[in-house]
Amino acid sequence: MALKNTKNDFYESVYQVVMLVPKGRVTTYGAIAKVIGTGLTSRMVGWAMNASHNQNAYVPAHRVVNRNGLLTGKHHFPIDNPMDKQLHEEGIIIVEDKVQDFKTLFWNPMNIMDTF
DNA sequence: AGCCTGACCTAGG
DNA sequence: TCCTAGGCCAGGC
Repeated sequence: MALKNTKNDFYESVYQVVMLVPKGRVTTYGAIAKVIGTGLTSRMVGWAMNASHNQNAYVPAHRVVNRNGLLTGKHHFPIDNPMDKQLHEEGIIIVEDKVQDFKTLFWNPMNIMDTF
């Protein structure tokens, strides 16, 4: 395992942000990407999520949706623990793979900076 | 080694 | 207001 790896750093940053997402809240790929890097790497965030399954740390990838609040990554979740089900467990209403009241439930990663 | 795709987003017409 | 195009990085073929 290479210690000096840019992608590893990027992935780690993504996990850090995602893990900070409060329960019952959701965030977007673009927001995460913007906090971490240029903001144009939103695609890589999803890729990092794909790799997050291999991580030992618990990464609430189900709290990450696209900018429309649509559960685009639902198909990538295990059948035992579907994305919508996990969100529903946290009190989030999902209708047709869409997060209801997404605007209110949206958690901006920039709040981390505000907290510091 | 080069081309295509992907859990996305923004901008321009 | 809807549709098209471009950009970013990494992985698979």
